[in-house]
Amino acid sequence: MAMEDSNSLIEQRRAKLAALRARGIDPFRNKFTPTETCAEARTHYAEGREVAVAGRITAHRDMGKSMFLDVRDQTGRLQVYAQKNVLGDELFDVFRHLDLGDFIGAKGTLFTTRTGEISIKLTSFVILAKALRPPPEKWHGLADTEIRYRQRYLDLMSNPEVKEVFLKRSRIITEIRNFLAARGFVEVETPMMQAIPGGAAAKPFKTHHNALGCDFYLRIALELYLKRLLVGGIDRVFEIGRNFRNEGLSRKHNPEFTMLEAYQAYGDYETMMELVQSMICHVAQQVLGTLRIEHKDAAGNVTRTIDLTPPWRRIKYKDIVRERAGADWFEISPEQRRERAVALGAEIAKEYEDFEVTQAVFEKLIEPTLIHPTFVTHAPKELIPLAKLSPEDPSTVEVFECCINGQEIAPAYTEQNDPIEQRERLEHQAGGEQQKLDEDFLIALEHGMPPAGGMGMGIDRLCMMLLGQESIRDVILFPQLKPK
RNA sequence: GGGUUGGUAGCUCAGUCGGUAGAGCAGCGGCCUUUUAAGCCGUUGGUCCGGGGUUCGAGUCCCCGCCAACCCA
Repeated sequence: MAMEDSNSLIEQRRAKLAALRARGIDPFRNKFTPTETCAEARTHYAEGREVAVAGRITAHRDMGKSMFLDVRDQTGRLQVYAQKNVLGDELFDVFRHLDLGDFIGAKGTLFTTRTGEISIKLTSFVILAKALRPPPEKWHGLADTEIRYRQRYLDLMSNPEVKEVFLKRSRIITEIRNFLAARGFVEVETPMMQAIPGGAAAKPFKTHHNALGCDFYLRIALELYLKRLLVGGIDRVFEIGRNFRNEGLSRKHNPEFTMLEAYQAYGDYETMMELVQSMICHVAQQVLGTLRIEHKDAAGNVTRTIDLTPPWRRIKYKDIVRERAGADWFEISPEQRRERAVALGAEIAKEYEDFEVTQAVFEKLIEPTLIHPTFVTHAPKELIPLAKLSPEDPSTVEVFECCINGQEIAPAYTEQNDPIEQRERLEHQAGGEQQKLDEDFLIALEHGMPPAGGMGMGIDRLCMMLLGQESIRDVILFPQLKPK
């Protein structure tokens, strides 16, 4: 923001800053070491115990010759009580002119007020950082969605429930790592800049490398590099990282989003089913302490309850389609399927192939209804070119889509490891535009990749499900917005 | 890309039929040494998102644009 962006409040604070300096006070101290956090001071309460805490001033109640301040750090709030006869006239005057948003370090002794609140009786304080701009309003918090997203720090400082979401997101990812590490998975990092973006059907972002004199694409999936590592002998491997897809933005889509992919040699899609179920239950139990997830509306009424208690429902793709679209769905003619899909309310584009008509029915009419965890297995082979055919029904592949909260959360396959088969499937990949083949990936397969199960999981959507957020922007700290 | 809603003080929001721009919080000044959305008294603060148009007169009506949220594609 430009320097000339100013108003009377900012000017007043700048004047206060100058006044502090004129009194020989440094309003931006290099260091102050608290003895503990606000929460710790509260937990380890003992009347008269000396403590030093640091944090941001979030409220003040001026009583004349004494004054209450709320100081907040990451762990919570602690009330500070200052008295004129303790600090002396001059320091008390400085204290009285502190602003909401300023950081201070406060030393004093713990006591409990008449109303029962644990507080610090101040003996001394230092200003650690002067805030030159006013914080958002204290009671309503920050409501303007645009400011909340563009200046997330304001959202975090004034809306505690928003901060809670992001602290929990961090713990979710930590628990995913703990779970996978306990099972012997190795975490790796693979290229985000790729000459040929593969592993999914999505439009990539393009960038240019000056020294190499060539274009690269930002990755759209992790898959093909992780499989190279299976070839290389890392039998249990995973990566948590950002994917980039140059497509529309919505409540469910951000151009960059976080993906977990994990591969296990000598496993298959059923191995991954157990992995996904156990992992999500582990995370929910560790972070939320429950397997029953409640989503609430703005008024606090429960709008949806998701029950993660295992075992999760398993159903074949064809069976769930038959449930919704008619038992004879796969017996009628493609033209009839098309007509019925439209009658059921699915949007069917002219150029759709037959399997895409069925997929549209699945995506529009079935997936949104899958609130409790459901493994939809054995999708038609045309949909997924990187999976192995099912021996019992070779028109389908050994895959599942794990749907929770009406969204795809985690797809998984028995991974294709036949290089000749793989080449053919990629060459005939569904979706129209022929993407360039990643020849190096196919060469890697020709060196031999062990049979393996693989899974991907949209971390943002997982967080939405677990944390009861209806928009992906509310689980991404800095969602993509158009520059102003 | 299409539709709907919104953009007014630092923040949260009112603003009637087109007729001098409002409140609460925050700020500033005063009173108050256990308050906690502290209280009481006084008070400052506006490019009404931007640009055109209609009109004697536009925050308000019309057109174009920008940004955001939601819905649809």
